Amino acid sequence: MESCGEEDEEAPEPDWWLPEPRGRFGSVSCKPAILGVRAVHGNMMRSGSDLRRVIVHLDLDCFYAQVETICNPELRGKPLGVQQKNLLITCNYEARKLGVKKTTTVKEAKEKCPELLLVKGEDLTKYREMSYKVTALLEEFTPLVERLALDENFMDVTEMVEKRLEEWGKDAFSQMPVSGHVYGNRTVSLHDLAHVKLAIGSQIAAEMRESVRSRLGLTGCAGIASNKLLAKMVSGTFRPNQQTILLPESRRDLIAHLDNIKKLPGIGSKTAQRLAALGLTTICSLQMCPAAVLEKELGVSAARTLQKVCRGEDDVPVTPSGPPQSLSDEDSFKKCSSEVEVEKKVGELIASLLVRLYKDGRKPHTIKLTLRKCITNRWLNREGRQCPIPPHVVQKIGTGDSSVQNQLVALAMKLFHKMINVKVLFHITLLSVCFSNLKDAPASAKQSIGFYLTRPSSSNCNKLVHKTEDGSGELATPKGQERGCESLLAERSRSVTQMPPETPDETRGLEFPAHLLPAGIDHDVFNQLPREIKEEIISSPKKESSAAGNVLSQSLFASQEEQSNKAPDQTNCAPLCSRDGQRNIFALVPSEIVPPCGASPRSAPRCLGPQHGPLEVAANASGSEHLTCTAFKSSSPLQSPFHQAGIPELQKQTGDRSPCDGDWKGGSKGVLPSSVDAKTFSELPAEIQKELLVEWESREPVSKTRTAVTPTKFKTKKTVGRPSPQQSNSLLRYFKPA
DNA sequence: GTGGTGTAG
DNA sequence: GGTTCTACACCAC
Repeated sequence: MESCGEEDEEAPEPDWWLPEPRGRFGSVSCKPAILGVRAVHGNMMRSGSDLRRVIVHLDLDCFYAQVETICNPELRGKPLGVQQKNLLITCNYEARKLGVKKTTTVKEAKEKCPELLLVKGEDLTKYREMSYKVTALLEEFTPLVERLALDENFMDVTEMVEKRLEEWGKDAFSQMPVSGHVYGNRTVSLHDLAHVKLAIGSQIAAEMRESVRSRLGLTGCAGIASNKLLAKMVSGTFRPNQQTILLPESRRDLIAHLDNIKKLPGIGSKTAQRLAALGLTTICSLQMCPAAVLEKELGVSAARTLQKVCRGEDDVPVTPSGPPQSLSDEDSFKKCSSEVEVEKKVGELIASLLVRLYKDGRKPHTIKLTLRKCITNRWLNREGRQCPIPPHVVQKIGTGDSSVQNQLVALAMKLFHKMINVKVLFHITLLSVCFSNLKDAPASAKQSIGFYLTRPSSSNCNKLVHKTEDGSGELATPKGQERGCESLLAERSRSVTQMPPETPDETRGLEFPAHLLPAGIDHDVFNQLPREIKEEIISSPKKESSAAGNVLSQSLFASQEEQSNKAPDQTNCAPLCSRDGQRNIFALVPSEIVPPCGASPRSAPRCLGPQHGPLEVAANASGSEHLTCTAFKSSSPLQSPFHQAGIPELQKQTGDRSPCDGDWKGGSKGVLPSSVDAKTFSELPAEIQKELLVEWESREPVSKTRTAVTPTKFKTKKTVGRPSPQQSNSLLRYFKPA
């Protein structure tokens, strides 16, 4: 270990170790709540420490391996590795105990541990979905959740801490000892407000971890500190499934213990090389390096960032991540040398991305194709070309229009020809397609009936993914070999296994022979639907289509009167991922209905439509949780939001009661989004009206970071040049000066 | 807006 | 150190 400056605790620290000056947290610093606490705990003050934030970094243990084990409990307790192509990208702790290391080749890993079990992990769908469930769960604690990676989240729990401090007063700490470890085994002082806050933060972190464990079956490590940088750096001190707090005075130790500057978040191999060229290879040398030297090498901005990082300083707030700004899919291979082959691979990538776009609901306006050339057995750097997607193509994305796939492939091939002269022998080893510049569908489109008829329900979206994951009837499963846990569940309600497998060519023609269509169906309406829904309609037994997941198909089938007479069907309310008895965040949702990625399922249990009377959905056997979804409790017609919105059709169906109120969190909010024309809406079939209401409700958690619902503090941040909520997770970003 | 590069897990 | 599959930020243009 190296050190610089004084090791003696009593000695004065260099400048950069002085307590943070007041006001460094800008607009969020001087909160009345904090001042109130200060009055109560006046004798606990440390200079500047009242302004500290309490940040939790949660890092899930061997995330991919854990997800695989949840999906296949037989893997539990056995050495397990997840491979992508020939590379072992991660492995569980059982495998690590046997000497397996991640990011080794599969061959090496097998040599080291012949009993190692391997699963394929190229298709990230199930990891991505589980990752968003974790984020949604953490958002139940605080809206200030920032995703750093699939398996990492930051939470700013300062306000929660302050609330507890206020509620419990000065005795709070005596009732709430530190949960987990204290970095450096330091003593937590009752008389230090910063210590007390971190201790309460540790309790919150423990609650979060326990919630993630009990409801999703995932364990992880947490770090609790006064900023994101330190929280991240301290979180892995004790692994697995443990947590650590970093007291302010331990910051120096934490940094000094790094044996390599590459351990500093944000310094990768290239930067490390450049720094080494300056003779900077240790943390100490970096700390002592004159600003001018760093600025000359890295530029002013990067140099200043680096200087802060190497001192453990970070004043960038936790910023809710929102939906991703781009969706990409890529595949690598040994060799691809023909245009036909490229077109096929590009088609697969685009088909897969169309499924994700369809779920996402936004439309991309830019497409980028990236490839990696191989010349004389040497891989070159990636090279990419991008172009805008013409509006008429954008319009069709997500509508199920069969021509869009071809048009996008044609666009991508144009980009390909910009990089590769196909008349000359070529050899590429990677293809990637990225859709970016994602925008919400224009309001005008949303207000058309066509939009309603072509937008899938969230439940259908998820079923779509299930279908693709298990390889049957898939629109696009270029790499999916595994069955996600949700695909296992979807199997219960499966309706497409009989469908013939779809080739890229088949996506161009979505027409089904008329004899396949059930009686009474409107062919025009049917033909506007996405293929998956068509498949579902065709293959679903009519009388079983009682859950909301089939509402769209119901609306195309039977008369509304027929549906309203149906008996409640609770048989669909099965726990998800229940093979190992794990509680699941979606356990209370009927098996037909799975909320979309990013939605907070607990906050929006679904109601099953007018055919259901009052319905209580019990938790699974292990559950202490018992959410209920009491559909159609009485509510005065005058109070009904649907009356307010002027929706007679729906009122008729529901007996003048709102479709879902009472225990359903969203029930009282069942008014139309402002962008939706009430008259147009009222002309829709009742089932579609309800489906849309459920859909909008389920999309609420997403919109909160994208629309005017953004918390005031983020608006403030935006005005002072903070990254927008949609900006991302890169470590570099949060090192940027505020 | 485009293309390349660097970083992260 | 590169291997894989993403996602993002930054910078120069």
